[in-house]
Amino acid sequence: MYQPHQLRLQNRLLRALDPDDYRLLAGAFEPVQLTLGQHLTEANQPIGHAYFIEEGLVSLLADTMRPAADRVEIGIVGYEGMVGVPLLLGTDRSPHVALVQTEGRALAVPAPVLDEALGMSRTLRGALGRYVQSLIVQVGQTVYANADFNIEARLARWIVMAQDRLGRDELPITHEFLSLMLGVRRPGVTTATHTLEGAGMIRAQRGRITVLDRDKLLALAAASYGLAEAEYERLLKEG
Amino acid sequence: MYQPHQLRLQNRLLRALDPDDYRLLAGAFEPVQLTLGQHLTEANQPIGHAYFIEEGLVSLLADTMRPAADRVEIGIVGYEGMVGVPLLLGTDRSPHVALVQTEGRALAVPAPVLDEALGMSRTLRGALGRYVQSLIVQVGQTVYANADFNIEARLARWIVMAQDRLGRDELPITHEFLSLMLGVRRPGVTTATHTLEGAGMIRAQRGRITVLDRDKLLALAAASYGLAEAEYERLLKEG
DNA sequence: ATGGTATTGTACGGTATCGCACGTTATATG
DNA sequence: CATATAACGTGCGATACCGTACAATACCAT
Repeated sequence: MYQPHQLRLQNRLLRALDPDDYRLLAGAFEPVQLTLGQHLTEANQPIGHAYFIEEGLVSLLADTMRPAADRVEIGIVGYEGMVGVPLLLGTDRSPHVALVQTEGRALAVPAPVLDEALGMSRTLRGALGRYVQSLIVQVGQTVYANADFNIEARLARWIVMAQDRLGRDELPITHEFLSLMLGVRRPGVTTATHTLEGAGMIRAQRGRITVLDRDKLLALAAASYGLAEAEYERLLKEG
Repeated sequence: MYQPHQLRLQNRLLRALDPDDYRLLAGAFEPVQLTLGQHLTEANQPIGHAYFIEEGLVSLLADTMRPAADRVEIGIVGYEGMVGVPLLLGTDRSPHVALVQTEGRALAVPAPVLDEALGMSRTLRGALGRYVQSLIVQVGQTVYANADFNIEARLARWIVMAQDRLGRDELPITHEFLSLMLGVRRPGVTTATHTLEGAGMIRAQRGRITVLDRDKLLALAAASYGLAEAEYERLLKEG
């Protein structure tokens, strides 16, 4: 059995749990590696585990029941969150896909264990429910970003969000993937990347983007960034 | 006290509740009128009541902490749903605004009553949680629609969604408002409206759009419509 | 070292949508 | 009935982004 001390974990949700609530889950932790391209959940298939991310980056994609290529990213999850939100909401599946963007680690909790724990603890429901709330805000901000901001601003937003959720400055990501994330052409990402690099915001290498000047990125992303993140921090403290 | 029989209500969530769960809420119902332009909830202000919509249409807007005009619609709610989702998720506020688009009626439930009822009933948590899930999918589809579909398709999507949630063919809505909903210029709505009218899909009058041929609208909206609605129906039956 | 493959760079015509400005028409108000 | 006002219609140059195509480069595997 793997039952690490709560405060040795990276996952911010687990760290913030009431110790009693933590114990309800910790006994069932299954540490798993997250490998690039892995699907943690499939569209409309039973979700067997919730995944509390310890390290790495996971994209939530709308499946859209269409040719593969026009899936769009609706949210991202890192060590601040979890995958498997439908399990918190009384169902075992959703039409979304959870795709590992950057390899890492997670603690998996079997759905029945989570379910029982939720039934026993109001505070656990609150803590994880508030995470759902922050995720809704994040998806809402993505709607806003796609409606009112150009590619460069959205790229800046994505980079900063990924930096937050990955906890480091080096983001392993290709233009191809970014074009999917942002819902734009791949060459559009290339030129936008050049602009950001020319402005000293990032350094771009093959398959990697490194944040050089976060403040400048924030200025470019402007109001497309920040609201969801502020809401997350507020909600985490509310517990 | 106003405590109507469950099956005399319009609201689909309330109708689908387990009768025991219904009773937990029904004693506290406060019938309210929804008037055009009214804010049911304000950004970052305490949410005093949940509103189960009986009639009318409510838009959820991302507040975006910016000049008034660039708020964007992230979701809509009619008699199939409720306003006040954060109350289900362990918090009393959110950075979104709930704006009445079409006048109607709702049953308001004080937050403390809802909270207590949720604490007492796992099935109630499940039923309302599944609505949250359907709302997440709806917002996700809005991301997808804005990313991959032109104004005409998005207009068709919005019209059909509004028709669903209002339960009638006549939609009282101005181009000005639609431009806000779709995140586009107001004249862009005007010309798109003409296209749809020319194709016999709708009839447009001042401040009113009437659905004439829903099937054609569905064909135009294509994959931007349907996923969230299918998910809603699936989840409602799961209870 | 070499060839193959994934990734990135560049180009170019086409178009959806924008921003802005100003008519025009319908409905409400006195 | 007259007038105001809200809503809708139209025009036009600008531009961000698209679709497509292809070239160049970095990395990987044999």
